[in-house]
Amino acid sequence: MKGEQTRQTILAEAAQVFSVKGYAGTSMDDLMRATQLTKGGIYNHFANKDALALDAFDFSINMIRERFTTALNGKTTTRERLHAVTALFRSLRDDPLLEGGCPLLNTAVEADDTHPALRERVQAAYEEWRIYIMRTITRGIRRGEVVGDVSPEQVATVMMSALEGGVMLSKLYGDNIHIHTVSDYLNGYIDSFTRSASEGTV
Amino acid sequence: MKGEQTRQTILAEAAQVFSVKGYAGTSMDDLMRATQLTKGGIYNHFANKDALALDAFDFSINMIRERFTTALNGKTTTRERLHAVTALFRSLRDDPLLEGGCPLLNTAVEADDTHPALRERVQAAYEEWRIYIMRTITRGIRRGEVVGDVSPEQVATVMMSALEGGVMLSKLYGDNIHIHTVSDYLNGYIDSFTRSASEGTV
Amino acid sequence: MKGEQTRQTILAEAAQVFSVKGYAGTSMDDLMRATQLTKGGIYNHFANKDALALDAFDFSINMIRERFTTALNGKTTTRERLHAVTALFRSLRDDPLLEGGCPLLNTAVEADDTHPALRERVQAAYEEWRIYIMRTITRGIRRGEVVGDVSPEQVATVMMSALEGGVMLSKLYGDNIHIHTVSDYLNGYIDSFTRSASEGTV
Amino acid sequence: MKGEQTRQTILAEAAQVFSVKGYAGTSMDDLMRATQLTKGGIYNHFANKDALALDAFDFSINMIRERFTTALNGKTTTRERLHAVTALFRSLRDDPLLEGGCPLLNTAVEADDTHPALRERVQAAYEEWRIYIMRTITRGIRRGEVVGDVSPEQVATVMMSALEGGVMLSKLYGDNIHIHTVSDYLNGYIDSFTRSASEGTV
DNA sequence: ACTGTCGGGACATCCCGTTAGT
DNA sequence: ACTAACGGGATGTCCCGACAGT
Repeated sequence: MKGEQTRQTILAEAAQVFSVKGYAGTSMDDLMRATQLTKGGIYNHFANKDALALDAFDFSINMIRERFTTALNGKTTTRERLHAVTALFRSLRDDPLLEGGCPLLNTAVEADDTHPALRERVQAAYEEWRIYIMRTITRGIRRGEVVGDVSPEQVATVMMSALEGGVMLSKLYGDNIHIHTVSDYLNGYIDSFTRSASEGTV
Repeated sequence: MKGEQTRQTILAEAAQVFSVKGYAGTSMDDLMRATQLTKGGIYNHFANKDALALDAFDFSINMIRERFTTALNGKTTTRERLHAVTALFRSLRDDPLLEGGCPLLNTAVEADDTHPALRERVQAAYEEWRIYIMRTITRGIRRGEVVGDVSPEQVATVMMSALEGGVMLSKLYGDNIHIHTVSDYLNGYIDSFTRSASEGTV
Repeated sequence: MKGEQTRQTILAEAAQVFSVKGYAGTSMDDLMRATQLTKGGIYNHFANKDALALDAFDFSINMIRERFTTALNGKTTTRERLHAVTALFRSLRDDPLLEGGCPLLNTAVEADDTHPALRERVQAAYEEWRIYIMRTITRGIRRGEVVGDVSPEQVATVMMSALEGGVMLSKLYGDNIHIHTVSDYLNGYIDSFTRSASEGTV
Repeated sequence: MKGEQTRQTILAEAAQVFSVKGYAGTSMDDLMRATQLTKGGIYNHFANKDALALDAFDFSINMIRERFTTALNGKTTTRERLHAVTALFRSLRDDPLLEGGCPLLNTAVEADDTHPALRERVQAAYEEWRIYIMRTITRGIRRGEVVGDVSPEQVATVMMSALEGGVMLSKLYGDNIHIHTVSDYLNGYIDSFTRSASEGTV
């Protein structure tokens, strides 16, 4: 059982280092330093650097997913749930899980041309968010919480694009105002096509 | 004179390679292959990989700036100019200058934590776009082309965030639909607070 | 434990190579050949060529110091001890520990302008010899074994200068006659101000 | 004629750089910087780095020889001439021609095992000094200026050894006291077997 | 399960010398 | 006579992974 604990420690530390230095920019030496282990200790749990990178990516995504799940607790209306998405990205900068920024964005940018396996995982992770947003809206339409002619695909794409872009700008400038601005704007956008809880259903 | 030509070739090729593989992921060997030169030939023009990276970044930005300047030709109204911005990002994916995607986004993500000099240049480049958008709106307000209560800062941040995010998604999925969706959405957003050319001024 | 053994082998071989080719003239490839190790094997024990150079210098000095300590065994009078010094330098050419000559002289000449850390160590090593000679004479004066007006500083400087110069000439000419001539001359010089053992004390 | 002037400039600068950094430690780039020429400019006058090294060594020796010849002007007695030798080495540190120390010593130490052509030239240069000292003494004996049983070989070896050793110590410690001490001592030694000018001949 | 040790290849950079051009 | 540009090899260092030992 000692092994599984070590494995988790390695993943947690590696996720941090990868998020800051990128996959190509991180050496096994960096990971040795971060984990306080020697190379053998790491290679005992992961076949090679690449396998570790994949698992560390999953570890990062799970961290974010957990926070989101917690935040979603008790949120039932369409508006609340979509607001939870913008709040998630906002919180990811106000109280970061990973020092290096959003692992989705980072990995997407680095791996899209160079690392097919990683790229696949990033796509899957994005798909998960997109589907969540689209389903929420479809469900909102069904429940009459969405007004007007709204395309789930469009909302999902616009929200994810703006949020990731906002995260990037805030990271780059070292100023959270950008993600706040984007988040506020999107909340207004969301409100424009959803009923508030108090309005009730038709 | 021969030298300057070689230098430009190196920059053009290096810009492509860097855009695809990233700075850390690109080796001098990659650059030798791309430029058809040997180490001596490259190092004769650039002190080291880092200096080359900085100049190649500038080269990339200049390419984009040129396309934008051309696209802007004859555009006078606020709406036209802002549409030109969304059209620029759309065209950057429909007809890419760099195989690896937007150099601003790529470099921002890779360099923010690891390469201060590069980070500074990315910030300056983003600032240039942000200021252009903000000035366009301020000028639009002055000229009565902008209706309602619009914050130049907010518009700039929302546009840039959404566009960069859309570029990233389209790159990741290998499908330009995302940047098109974002671009279309933003055009609607722009139209919501600008007068069309036919409406004339108040 | 295996590691320490390897480390000592590297030092012993490196000391030889450095003594022959100098620090700047020795490549890591030379050291690989001499140690029968690969780069990884060497760099596991030394951070870089410089650190290895410093440790190899210490290794060389220790070899000489050991021989001197052995030669000094049982030597009690001032004259005997000073003769042991000249005999040491003589033996260093008749039966060399290092193929490339005296590491003190070699390193002093190469490192004085170019390698502060190494220069410091050479100074410290020379200081050790100088102090030994000066203390021997001071003690000899106290014990009445030294006659006439003798300056410990002067004797030390003259002996060390002449001996190192003699070593250099013998090395250059490939003929030990020079260090022998110097050694013989210095022995006469030493005898001129010290009592022989048989003369007893005053 | 422009060429010859350039050639001399190169030699003068190269002599300085070599004296400080050694032959192995000096790169063509160092020499380009020192001479303010490009590689072609240097290679126009010297076939390769090695040929330049040889000529630069000769240049250095000639500088010293010139100073010695000047100093010798008017010196006729044995004692005066031998004192001129010690004074030469003393002046070489008090008012150095080469920043890096005595080129004879430096080159002897670096080149003895690694550069046969250079070693040969150093030997020849040393031989010149040794022969001068020996001839001076032989002549002194013939002229009755030398008293007692003196071996020209021994005096030459002792003087050269002590002087070179003294130069090295002073260079290493950055303190001219050592060469002064050696020089003073040797002057006393010289006086012990030569008549002063005022004593006249027998 | 983890450390210590090492092989061998890759990397950025430096280096010497050559050639075209002026 | 000298510069600019370049080839190609060497250099010090880093890096991934393997394996013996415990």
